[in-house]
Amino acid sequence: MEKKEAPKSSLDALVSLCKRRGFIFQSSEVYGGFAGFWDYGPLGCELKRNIKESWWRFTVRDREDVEGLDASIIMHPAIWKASGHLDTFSDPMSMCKGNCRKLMRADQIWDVFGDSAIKAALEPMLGDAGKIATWCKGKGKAVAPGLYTVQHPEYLEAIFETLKGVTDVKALFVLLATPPGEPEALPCPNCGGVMTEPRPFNLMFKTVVGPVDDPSNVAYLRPETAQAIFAEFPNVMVSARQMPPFGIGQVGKSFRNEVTPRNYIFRSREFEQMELEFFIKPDEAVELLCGHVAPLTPETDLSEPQADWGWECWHKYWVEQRKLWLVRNGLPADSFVEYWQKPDELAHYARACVDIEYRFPFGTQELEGIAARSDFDLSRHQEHSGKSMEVFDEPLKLAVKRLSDDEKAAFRAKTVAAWEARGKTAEAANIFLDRLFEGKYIPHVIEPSAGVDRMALAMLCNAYEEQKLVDDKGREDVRTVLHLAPAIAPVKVAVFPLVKNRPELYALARDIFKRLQRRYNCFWDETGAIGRRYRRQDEIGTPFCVTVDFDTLEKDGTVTLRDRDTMQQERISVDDLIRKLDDLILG
RNA sequence: GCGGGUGUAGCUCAAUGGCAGAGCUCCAGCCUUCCAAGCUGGCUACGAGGGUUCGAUUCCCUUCACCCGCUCCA
Repeated sequence: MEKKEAPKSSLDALVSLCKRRGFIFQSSEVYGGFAGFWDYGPLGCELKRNIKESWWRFTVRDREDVEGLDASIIMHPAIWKASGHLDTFSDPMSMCKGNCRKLMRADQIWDVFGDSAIKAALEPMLGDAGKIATWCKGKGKAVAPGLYTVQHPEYLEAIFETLKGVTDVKALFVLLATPPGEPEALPCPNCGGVMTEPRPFNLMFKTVVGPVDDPSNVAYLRPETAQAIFAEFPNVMVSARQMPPFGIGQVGKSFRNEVTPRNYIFRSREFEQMELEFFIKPDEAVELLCGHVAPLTPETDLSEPQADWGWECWHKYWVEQRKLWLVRNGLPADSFVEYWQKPDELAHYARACVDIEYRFPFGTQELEGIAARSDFDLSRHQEHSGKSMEVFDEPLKLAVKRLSDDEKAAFRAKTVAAWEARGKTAEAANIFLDRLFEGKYIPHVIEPSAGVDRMALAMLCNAYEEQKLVDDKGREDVRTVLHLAPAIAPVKVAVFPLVKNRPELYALARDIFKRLQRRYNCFWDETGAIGRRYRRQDEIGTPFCVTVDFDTLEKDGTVTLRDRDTMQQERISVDDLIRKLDDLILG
């Protein structure tokens, strides 16, 4: 049997298979489709469900330090104010229609212009039409490639006289940027191109809560599941009797009004996330409790969480856990890359962020991210809601009590210095320390956040193979196989009667099917030749096919179990089959 | 949002200003003792709207969707 050396799927072949076999359909197809939305068919919804269940078991249920949550999709709009999602995108925005496509707040265009290379170039030339014309035909091509007079220097003649009289750099810029006959427009300060009319721009979907369609009733569909976890942090911690380090996991839909949904289900407007917010003690608390914070080195044993771990160990731990999950679910370690964001790429609140990127056919793209977000989110919610997000840690208070005044002063001095080195104020550090010495702190958070849909896509891409086979008679044939991990495969086992026109054989196969069906998602197929039935299952990734034949009926009751990947068969009793499947599916 | 391309059956693709065709799939039947066998029969399509025309799947316009490139991705 040839092994999978064949080039990875072109996405087209996979898209076609997914539609033909009922994995994924375009939303609202009978009405011409609806960009950015997808429907999962009979097999697709099983696949997605399996991915989510595997994540949930691994992240929540198999652990004692993670709790689950299923929060509402529409929440108090103040949540998005606190998180910063609302401010960033609620202002009118203009986009450059020229080369650079920059998107910026309409009221800030002139501010940006004030610092721009274009302004610096134009200002000294004010009133000198000849110089300006020369610039447009020369250096301007590099500085302002989108400027109308740079692209159409012949127009300079028509405005040559006007140019002489312009004494204001903004007016000059507008004149050079405006095509003849067009109304004067604000040009792009970055490239000189024409900007779109300012439009309200919000990547959150808006809706109205209550029957009255009034701006005061506006609410938003959540653009991420994380904020609900932060908002419910105190409730979950208290009701579940947890203390940091512990996490809250959630799987659910999120919505983003993406500018360009593309690459099949990779970026859609409605999508599903699997997010864990893992709350940890600040490093300072760990140090007070343990006397030190474990350093993260290549030798650090990350298999079991330890009390002396600081955020670095915890962050790395979750990176490793996530990779372990990916590999267990069928994505080989060499199919994805781990990208550690550089310090200048990090959001201001993040201390570290790792993207796990999968090699999709359309490029290497983010599959999930594991961010160390400090106490940013909980602090913001404490600030905006007025409700405490602090944890009271009695052992910490006792540990502080045991310190002498000198030791406390030394700890304070060391901490203040460390905070100042990170660009924070001594005042902030002292406020934090005052609370910490009382045993109180806002937890920090490690956030592994994965997209269900892109996970499904990665697993499908990885699983897809077109195998060239040659049969006994030398005939060539192509076998399409999805090598999905058994735990992820939509159908676990298919049951066939070898022939359907022998009533006893048929009835026995039905019995076996019914028995298996109580445990797994099974498939019954009695039509067509047996080989065709195997191939149908190969194409949807069913790991096992069970055929009931005359030996089952007349000899020992064993069935044949056929393996999807090797196409090999073995005879096995139904009880052994169940044991084997339990083992493969439950891990 | 811009530029280029594409929309015909479940899938992959033809042809055509005048009855829209194939292969595969699917369904029914016959046959069938393990890898897409064979035979017979069957279902199913011109993305949507408007215009030109005696007549439009074909030409034109608009729109929707998809693909490629730019852009965006808090």
